[in-house]
Amino acid sequence: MTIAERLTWRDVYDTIQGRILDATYRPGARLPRDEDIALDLGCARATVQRAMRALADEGLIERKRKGGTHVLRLPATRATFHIPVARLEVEATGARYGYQLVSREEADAPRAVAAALEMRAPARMLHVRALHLANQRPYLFEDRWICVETVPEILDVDLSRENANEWLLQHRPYSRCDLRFFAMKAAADDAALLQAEEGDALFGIARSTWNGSDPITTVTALAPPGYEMHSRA
Amino acid sequence: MTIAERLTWRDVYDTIQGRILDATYRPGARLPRDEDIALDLGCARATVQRAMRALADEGLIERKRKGGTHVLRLPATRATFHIPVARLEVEATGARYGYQLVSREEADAPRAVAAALEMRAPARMLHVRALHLANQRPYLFEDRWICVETVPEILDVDLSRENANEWLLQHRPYSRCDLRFFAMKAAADDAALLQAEEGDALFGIARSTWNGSDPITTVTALAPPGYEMHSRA
DNA sequence: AATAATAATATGTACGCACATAATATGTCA
DNA sequence: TGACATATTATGTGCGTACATATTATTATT
Repeated sequence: MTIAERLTWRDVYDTIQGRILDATYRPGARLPRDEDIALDLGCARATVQRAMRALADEGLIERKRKGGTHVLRLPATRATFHIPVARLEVEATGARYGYQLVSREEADAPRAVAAALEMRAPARMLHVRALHLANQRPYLFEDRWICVETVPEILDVDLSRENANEWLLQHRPYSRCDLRFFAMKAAADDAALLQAEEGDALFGIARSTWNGSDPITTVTALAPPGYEMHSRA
Repeated sequence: MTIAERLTWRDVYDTIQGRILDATYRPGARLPRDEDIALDLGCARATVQRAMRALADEGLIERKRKGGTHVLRLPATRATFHIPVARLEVEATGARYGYQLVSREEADAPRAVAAALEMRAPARMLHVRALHLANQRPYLFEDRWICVETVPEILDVDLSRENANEWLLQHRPYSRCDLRFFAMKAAADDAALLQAEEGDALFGIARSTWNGSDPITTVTALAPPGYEMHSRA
């Protein structure tokens, strides 16, 4: 005699996902009400709700109050990228991490920087350029502007020894982050720092962060040819 | 006299996030048990659990059974990118979308393609190259290999009229997706198709999809100079 | 026939309880 | 002291209920 096992929300998730993948529920189709699925599978509505929310988060289905649940017609590929701290990324490959400050100076924010941080008035900032190295070779070159008004302590940090990115992450958590990936031809000075050729195709990552509406920092990082950004889902 | 309002999990979320942002809970610090937070704020443990899971999903905290909840030391930037269907992306900008088949032929999978799809034996595939246009101008050039064994119907689709990407999404949902972003120097033929200069820095997106362990397709898309990939969180 | 008020309905959320699970801490024994 | 079994504990999950909320469908009104 079989014991009645309880279904976990994961079981329900797999069942529904399976029905979408094998086209029992086709793109655009409406799924039964949570309550009916619960009755059908033999579990509580809350369990179905948990599974459905996960499926919705992953972009497979769309839910609307009263409107019901539908399979998305064009499941937008939704990829989550983990932008690692350079040091950890390097160390994960087994290489020796190195850091080198290239320049550091206080200056007023250029228009482009102010725009990237959505600042009204131009403000006093700290401009830092630095190289991250893997086994002595350039791994990432970052050009960073830090808002002195939001993070005054940064002026007292010895950025020739400490990496601005990690210092900020540990001392100034952010509530919002804008991210941009792009490709760029290497200018002469970028190429020199990255030991690449002028005109090489570089991978660029631009990031701006805020705490509430206070701008923290904006940084553009360039990687030498061959760099790739991965994600698997 | 004030009415006792019920807290929503979102309220709890905001409270805890606030405490992390204002350093009440510092990086690495251990948070109180869910039950104590619930008692403290005046709600059910389930409500705290819901908020905590959201915070954990967003990469702010880490939870371990018995180990408790900790603020992450280095909050890895976690960005979710929506890789849109080219047509929708173009139409969203208000431009007219166009599609043009460049080539289509059956062939055995080259080693690199078989590797990208983690296939053991080389298999028969359909090789399709096509251009996505915005206002008649090249927007994205895709070079795609489709596994005929997994998707035999693709041979009967008129790919000069229908876009392979959208057809596949609508008829072959995938359960797994590998994604790669990179920068590349434009070769002569790529440049010609994209109306760019040879040597220009192109943004590349490579994607492979499977249903279960069955390979569906692998595609490399190249965008002309200026293309950017965005995300905001 | 168009518009506004109203009812109906599927999903979303809060709560309290019981129990499952995975770590960690503790204790036992060699 | 070290290895292994055992207890402890914080998070994770399932259930049933009640109610909230957002939309859609219906009806009443002009």
